Amino acid sequence: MARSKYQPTEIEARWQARWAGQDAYAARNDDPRPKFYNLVMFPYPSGDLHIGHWYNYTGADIFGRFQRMNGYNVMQPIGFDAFGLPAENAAIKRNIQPREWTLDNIANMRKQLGKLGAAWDWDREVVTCLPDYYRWTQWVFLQFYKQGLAYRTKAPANWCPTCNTTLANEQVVSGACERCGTLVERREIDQWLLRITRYADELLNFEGLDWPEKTKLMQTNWIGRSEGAEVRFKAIVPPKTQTRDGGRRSSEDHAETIEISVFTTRPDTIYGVTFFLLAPEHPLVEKLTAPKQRNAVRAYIEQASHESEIERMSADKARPKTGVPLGSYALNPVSGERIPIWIADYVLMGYGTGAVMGVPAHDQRDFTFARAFGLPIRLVYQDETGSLDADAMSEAAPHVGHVINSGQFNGLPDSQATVNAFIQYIEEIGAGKATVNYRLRDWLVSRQRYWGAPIPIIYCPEHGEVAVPEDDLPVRLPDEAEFKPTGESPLRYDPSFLHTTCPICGKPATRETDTLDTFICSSWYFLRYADPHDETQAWAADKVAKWLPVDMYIGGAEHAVMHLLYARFFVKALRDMGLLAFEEPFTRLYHQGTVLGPDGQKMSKSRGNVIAPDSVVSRYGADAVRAYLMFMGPFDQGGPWNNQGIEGVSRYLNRVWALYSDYLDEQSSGAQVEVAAGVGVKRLRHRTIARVTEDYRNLRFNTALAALMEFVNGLNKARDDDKAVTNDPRFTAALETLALLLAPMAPFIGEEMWHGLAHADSVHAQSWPGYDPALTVDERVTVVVQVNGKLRDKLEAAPGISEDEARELALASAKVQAALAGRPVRKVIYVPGKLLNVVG
RNA sequence: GCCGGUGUGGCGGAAUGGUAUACGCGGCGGUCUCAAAAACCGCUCCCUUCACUGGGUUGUGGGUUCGAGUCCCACCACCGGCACCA
Repeated sequence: MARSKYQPTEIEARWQARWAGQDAYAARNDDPRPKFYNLVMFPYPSGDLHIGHWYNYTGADIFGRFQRMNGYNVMQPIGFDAFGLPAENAAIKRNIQPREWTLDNIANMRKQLGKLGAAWDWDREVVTCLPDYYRWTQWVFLQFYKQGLAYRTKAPANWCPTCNTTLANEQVVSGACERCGTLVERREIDQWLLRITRYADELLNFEGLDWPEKTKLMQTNWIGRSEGAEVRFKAIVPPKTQTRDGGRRSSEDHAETIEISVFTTRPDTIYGVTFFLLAPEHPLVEKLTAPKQRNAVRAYIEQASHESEIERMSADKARPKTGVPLGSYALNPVSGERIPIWIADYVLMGYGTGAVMGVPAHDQRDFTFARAFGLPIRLVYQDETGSLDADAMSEAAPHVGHVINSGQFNGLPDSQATVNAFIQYIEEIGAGKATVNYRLRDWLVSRQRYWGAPIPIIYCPEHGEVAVPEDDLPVRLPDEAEFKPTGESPLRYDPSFLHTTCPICGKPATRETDTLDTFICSSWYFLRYADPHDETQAWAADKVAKWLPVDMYIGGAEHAVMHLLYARFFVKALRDMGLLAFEEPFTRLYHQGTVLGPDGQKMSKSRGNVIAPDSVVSRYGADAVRAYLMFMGPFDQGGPWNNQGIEGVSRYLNRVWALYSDYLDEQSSGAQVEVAAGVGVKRLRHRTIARVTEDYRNLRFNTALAALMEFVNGLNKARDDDKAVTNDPRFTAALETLALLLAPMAPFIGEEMWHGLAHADSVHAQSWPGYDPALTVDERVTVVVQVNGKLRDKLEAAPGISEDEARELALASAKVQAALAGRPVRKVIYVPGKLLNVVG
């Protein structure tokens, strides 16, 4: 009989239609089995599902299907993170409304997501740009507002003076506006922020989370907790007009002083302070600038306003330290010494207090700065040999020896106890206190843009800032907007949006026209999936309690810090409001790697190395594309796409099909009978189940497929060795197992085979196969014999061979004796059943 | 620059501190065929050798260990993030 041909397109279309009709993957709230919330990071609707989405979602779907077969009630939702900048760019470029563009893209991507063969629960779909979703985004914002976790203040934004508009960082190309090339500046404007810093300490705790170590480390470093002291320096305010002696002697005794706090992790070096630095944006700069320095200071501030923070933080030697003296002075609170005040761009307003005490001898950046401007360097630590010399140093000495030049503290060692002694003294003299500082800053959520969720706030001439009453939500985004280069949200030019009445007094008022950062939408979407159609509330407590927290969350490592930190913050804040009863949103987290182009480079249209999923799927089928993606390498590493690689995986599926269809042919002509070769088939089957189970559980899909390939190779070999084995029930069992093990990775061929092997129900509804550990080990083992760690011989033995037996056999070996060359055996190391190392 | 990660045959990669190179791709040889493709079988890290054998090899240089791709230190290269792309 002629072997039937593997036709993925036909098989896949057929099962696709069947599954859809049966609503096979809708998760039911009343299902008694244990729940498993299997989540992927939802896509931005850019218009096309790219191969990276396929990679992410295939791995997640395999895991979800695996868990379903392991007896879980799996919820695997999908949706779209649909607000954001690209829609506005498209609107301007193609003269199409963001809403229309986004909804068209979503319609297309729904189709593409369907082809993947993933077990999506479409009934739970969430689209963040629709009013029935963003209504609740606004509601969540109002809850934060009520708790004082949302507030409005001046905050910096990139500003293009030519386009009269704020710019996203992405729109700033090497300091200039991407559209017109004008140098971008930083401007302070009124914006909304969320007080994530209130949760800084709690966010450092990752207890109970099965997350990659590197992600926890990155978040920890991002939060950047450091202990130290806040120390108050007095600054002498220079006279407003220039006097002949610079305003110093005549007025200093009566001069006005103001206090400026610095944060330092090294209060123990306070006697070594030789200058005082302010960030160029520091609010006291103007007041502390002497008249003769005014022009230089203004010019420097202007220059610094064009620099990015990354540039400013750079400690690159090729980038010289810059700064300008204000012409005024500060007083060291411990020594009373007068030190000059400068502004320097390496001091950031967003970190600490925006002011730094300069200790050049023991801080590298301060050292470089002092050398650049000829400022004095004073050692307050000396090493044991007394070799440090302030004039001869080529770099700072951050940790060394013992304290000098510091009065009563001289002689103390470089230690935490010494730091504490200084803090205690600073507290005693009332100059400051021990404090904890975080690198983490509050989250700026205002966007001066149209395509986002409007911030539900009204400004009343009489009552000021007023929250929109919850019953009035959603504050609807107009369907259309005009994009003018005015620097303000297009909403400001839509009178029907802008003008409203005050909820308190009913008099005319205006709406906030900034919209919310899209990260807000993605900070709670996983809650909405639990209760997606609720028109009366953001979520029902019992439904969220049923499904949350997320059991497995798979998405890119590029979200390791911001999105994942924001979502954790949301859950903790909502918990404190009594709206959630759990601590952390994502119990287990996994980052898939990146799929690169065939040239090993990141895929991009300009490089012409983009692989379009639709075209490879129509050629090889979704099963082959899924399996190849997973076979490419470790799931968390990604790798380059290889056109020959997918050919190889496609050939494998053809071999699976050939094995299966030949078997069906041969079965029809033979009666079931056990033959000797069946024993090996049985062992191979058990070993394969063990390997694949372990691999799927740990998302090691590449080695799972390697095991499945070896399985098929082994079955073909067994059949070549003894044709009759196909009539052995153990061979039938092996083929059924093959269908079950393949089902998560290649759901269509798995289903087709399962049905072909005379089963009426879906392979995806079966229980995951078990195995007998005793049958997964070999009947004979190879014990490797080494001499001084080098391989010299191998012994074939029973698995339980003892050390004495192995040692005797090894020493009898001529190869071992030759390697020993007559030296006595000094030591023998034995790893049972595996290795014997003779040390001589 | 700072934070995090990665580096193994011609290529993608495998390897609880214990036989480095599983599995797949490519290449070479063969079977089948008038021929080719497909499919199937065999070989394939490097040097030495007709062969047996011996030696070498996991980015570079050191170290720990009976034994290191794996652990530690330094360096090099590449990738992700750096707060308004998402």
